Amino acid sequence: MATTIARIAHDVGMSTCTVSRILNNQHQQYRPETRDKVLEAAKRLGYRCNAFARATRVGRTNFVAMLMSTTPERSYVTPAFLSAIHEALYAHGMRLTVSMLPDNKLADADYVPQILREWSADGLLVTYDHAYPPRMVALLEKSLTPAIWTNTKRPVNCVFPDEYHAGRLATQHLVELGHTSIAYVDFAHGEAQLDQAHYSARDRLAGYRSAMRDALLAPQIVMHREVRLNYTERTHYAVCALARSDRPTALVTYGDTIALPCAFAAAQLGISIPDDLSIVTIDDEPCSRSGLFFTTIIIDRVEIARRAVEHLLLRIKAPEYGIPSSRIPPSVVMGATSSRPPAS
Amino acid sequence: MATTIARIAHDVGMSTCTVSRILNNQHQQYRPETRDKVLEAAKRLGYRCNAFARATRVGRTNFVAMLMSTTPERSYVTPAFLSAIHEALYAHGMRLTVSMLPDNKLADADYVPQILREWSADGLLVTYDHAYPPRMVALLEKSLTPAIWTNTKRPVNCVFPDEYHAGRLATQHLVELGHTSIAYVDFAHGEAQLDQAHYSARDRLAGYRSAMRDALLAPQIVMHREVRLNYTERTHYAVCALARSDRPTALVTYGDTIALPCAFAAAQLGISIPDDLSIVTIDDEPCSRSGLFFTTIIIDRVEIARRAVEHLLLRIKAPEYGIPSSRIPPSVVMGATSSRPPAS
DNA sequence: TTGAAAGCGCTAACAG
DNA sequence: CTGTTAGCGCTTTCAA
Repeated sequence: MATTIARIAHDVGMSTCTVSRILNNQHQQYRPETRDKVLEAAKRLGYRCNAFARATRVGRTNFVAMLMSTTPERSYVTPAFLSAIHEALYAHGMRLTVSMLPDNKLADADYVPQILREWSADGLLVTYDHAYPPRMVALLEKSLTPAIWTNTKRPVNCVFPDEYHAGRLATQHLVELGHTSIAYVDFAHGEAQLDQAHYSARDRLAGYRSAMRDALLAPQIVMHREVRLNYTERTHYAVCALARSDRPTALVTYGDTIALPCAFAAAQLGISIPDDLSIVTIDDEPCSRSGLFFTTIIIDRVEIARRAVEHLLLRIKAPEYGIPSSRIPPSVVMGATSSRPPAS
Repeated sequence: MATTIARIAHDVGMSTCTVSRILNNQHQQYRPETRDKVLEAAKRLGYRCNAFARATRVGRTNFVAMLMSTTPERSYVTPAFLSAIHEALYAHGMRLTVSMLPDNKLADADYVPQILREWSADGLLVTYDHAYPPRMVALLEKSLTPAIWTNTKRPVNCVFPDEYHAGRLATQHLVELGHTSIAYVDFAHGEAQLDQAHYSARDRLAGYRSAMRDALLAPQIVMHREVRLNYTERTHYAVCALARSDRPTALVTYGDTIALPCAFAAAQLGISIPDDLSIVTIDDEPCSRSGLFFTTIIIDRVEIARRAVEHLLLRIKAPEYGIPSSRIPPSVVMGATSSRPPAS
């Protein structure tokens, strides 16, 4: 049987409320001896506060639930993001719980996920990126638990990265280096399904387009029509694209999973990076897995996490108010994959 | 104010316990009309059971806490692993909470982490891989909350992959293909610090050694003495190792982060995979990021997760008993990076 | 400086 | 079939 406050009270011959107060750092009002006796007993008996009982009494759980999809593509949660969320919550004395909703069930008209059927968190951190059924938004709103969304574009109660700006930055960087033949490469999304994809697929491309327009350059888009390519295909197509004599001198890639096959293709073709070909990619951190340290436009997930928690705590305090969404700006990290275009 | 059971009871003119019973699926014993009235009112009022109040009453939280390090290297938690843990818990009506312990504080002789200062989970899933202070083990044991460790080798209450067997399997696969010059490559661990590293670094190597011995072949170890190499260095060294005329015809790599630079180096040198060089790697899933689909010895994290949860639930039921550890066997996935050695 | 008493929302004996 | 009553472990008025 776990040690309770009553046990301690009995042990030191005081009332439970005295013990409670002292254990909750209100010992200013007590005699030092009393205080010490209580503290000593608590330690000796290995007392651990029952967080759940306290929560019932106080009316707040001090838990925040992270809502994510069982499909990893729909819920982009990296260890770094998880860690940042945890840290931000911890700093406010709050705890994190994780809830994954099965995508297939979400479509059912009368399915209500566990986390919304009970009351077990003060707030919700929603990490559904895209392709979430409208029903879900409605369900969440009806649940009355304050929520903040991340990594998706919503006008209110949301924190998301400025992907458009990321696309622009990548392109501008290459323009400033003197490149005039810059292609945008995305093998992860089919061109025809762009509107069902995560908004970053559209916005990074749009940012590229706008920067090219500003520089009076012709855009070159390397994408496939229908399909998301698997990795073997990506290298294959990258080889095709780079084997041509009129190949671009620089690439903006949607992300590391595009940049890597491109770099690999370049290596196979004897094209040297960055001398013959520059690559700028957009991702969470500078990718160096292939041995190349890519010039990268950084999407700052840690900042997103911090901001989301900050907003959520505000909402928990005053659930009746919505909070205008935050757009997190990207930043540039110079790597070893971009330089001026080849002389000829 | 959230709807409570009392509110419903008042609404339908019944007692709270009737409502509670019906809501907890014990409605066999009630008149269908009563049942329907209660269910209807619950739905109408948007009733959500207060999980914390229930927990206080029942004496079980139905929460399991995952204990991890803030340093990602010390706590290998992939999204797939997280998801598998969640799923296994969910199947038993349990919820997951995440707790990260700051590594620097763990060394302090009288620091006790939040999760152990309160009582807020029925059990602990410890994902500390290696380099955890002995104090931590003691703390956990003292806390009386049943725990299961993962991905580390402990004699009891632990679930971990058979890394030795993984190293053997990788090597045997290449031996069976006819290779006689097989090197083991690990740029992620310095040879001199092997004993402080995660046990997989030692065991994969030992497995390789033992398989080579069985095949009467001479082992070739490509590792650095002191340091863990960064990715740029990895490619550099891979190039050095592969540029020699007496280079091996096959590599067993510690993981994808070694295999990728090796493949990249091979591409730069014009060495074709798998015709001139075979690579077998050991990792969670077949790596194909570079466009190559690697032959991989799979460490099944999902199975580890399942087993760990299973063991933990047993321990929660009977905390006084320890459970003998489980060793999870690896499996082979044939990819496109291994074939018979070149003819000459 | 301390304690009595009430009550958070829920469940579980026990009684009828 | 349904209700009464007690109580989980904690906090918080209010009174002394």
